[in-house]
Amino acid sequence: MTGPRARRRQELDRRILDAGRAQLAEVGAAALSVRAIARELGMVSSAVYRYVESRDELLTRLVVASYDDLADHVESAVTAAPGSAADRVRTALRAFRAWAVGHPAEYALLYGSPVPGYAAPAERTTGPGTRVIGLLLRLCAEAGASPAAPAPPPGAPLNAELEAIAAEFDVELTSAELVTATTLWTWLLGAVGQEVTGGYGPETFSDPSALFEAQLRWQLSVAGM
Amino acid sequence: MTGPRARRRQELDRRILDAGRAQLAEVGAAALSVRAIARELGMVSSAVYRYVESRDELLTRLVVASYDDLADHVESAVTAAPGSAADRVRTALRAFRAWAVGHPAEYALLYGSPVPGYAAPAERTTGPGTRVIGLLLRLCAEAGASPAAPAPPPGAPLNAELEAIAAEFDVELTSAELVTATTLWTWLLGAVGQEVTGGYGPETFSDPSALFEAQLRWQLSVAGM
DNA sequence: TGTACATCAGTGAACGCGCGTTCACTGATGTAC
DNA sequence: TGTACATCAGTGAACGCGCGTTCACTGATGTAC
Repeated sequence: MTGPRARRRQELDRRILDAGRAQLAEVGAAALSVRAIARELGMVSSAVYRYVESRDELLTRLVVASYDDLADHVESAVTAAPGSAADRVRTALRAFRAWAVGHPAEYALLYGSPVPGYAAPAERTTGPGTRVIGLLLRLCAEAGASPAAPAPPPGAPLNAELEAIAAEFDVELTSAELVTATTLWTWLLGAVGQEVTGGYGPETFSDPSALFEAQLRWQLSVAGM
Repeated sequence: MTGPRARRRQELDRRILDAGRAQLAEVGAAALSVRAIARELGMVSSAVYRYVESRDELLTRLVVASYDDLADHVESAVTAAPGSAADRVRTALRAFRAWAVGHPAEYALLYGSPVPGYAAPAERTTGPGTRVIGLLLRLCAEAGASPAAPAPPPGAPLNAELEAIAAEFDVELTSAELVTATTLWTWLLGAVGQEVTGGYGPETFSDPSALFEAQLRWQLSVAGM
């Protein structure tokens, strides 16, 4: 089953993804090119088509692999960390940031501006793409943060939609608590995005992680964690 | 001085920027092309070079114009709104979101992933680029939010850097208050970014502004506004 | 007011480049008897 | 164990495309006397 041929195939699948990641870092997702990857691998461009159907397919594989890599990283950090549920929330958020800082190009692919002309196929990306937010919601539910946000006005569609999210991820959180939790997520994406895309300018903060930590403490404390 | 020739020049400068904005919306900043703009204006591509030095120069003009447009929008909303300083913070944040939702492509140019191969010249973009955050900091200082975030550990470089920001924008805010204010800004960029780039998926929220409002109430209430 | 000249806007051809993708092909590697 | 055949990986040429930018040019529009 896994003869030398199959092994070599896997090996090349891997090397193509790696070269894709390198491309991503160098020129960004919009300029990702099959030919450049072939060049990096020392093959002729048409040879890559033995392994990848099209440029879009390659992008999709990179998206899925990156979501999984990120989620694996966060999950294993949480698993390895002792402490209360609130501590594990902290660990998860820090791990998320650390991965993003270490993989800025992949982070931009996942959470940055969409790649023009490319739409990720939902049936392949939503699964891996919701692993981290799912984990975060579960941890928030465990932490049982009490001083939650003011609830949305009763009867507003938002309430039902937030409850649908709770049901989808199978967590017990009121819609008010979900406002808190999604705010935490939103803040996280903002903080990490700013840092990764260099939004602060090169000289404002000597150690961006210190600002992240200060804001993190603040956000967690108001969320009762 | 402003003969018909000069007027026609201005007119075309404007039409080129408009066509650039349309391009931005259609294909994104990375694929912005002088030739496509020429096509849209019904001229030959080389003619555009009478008005624009290069593609990068065009991008810079779009960046500057967008920052100014956004800042004008937010400033005039704040000016037009009566109420307390806290009310005006609320107004500013809402106006920011409204502009972004109305100009998603320009928002992505300003706050999305950087355009590969292009670096905005700081001497032209930092001025317009800091107008909104400057306004926000001034409003926060006026609001004088008391229950501020826990201050960063004394002696940490972060304190000095936050104080440098306060000095730069000429506002009286302690470093603890600046943690609150920058968190608000970070949250704002996260919320707006998620909404504008479609991060929530198409079906999760029927009215994204309702989620924004709920999170906004929460963030402002914990900041004491 | 009329004419000569300078300035300017827009043209069209050309340069060299990189891209995605297809296709017929050649050797090498595996498989079946 | 040896041979015949099928499968497969990688080649090289070609397709049509769009891009940024330069350059010599032609008319039209303004300006100075």
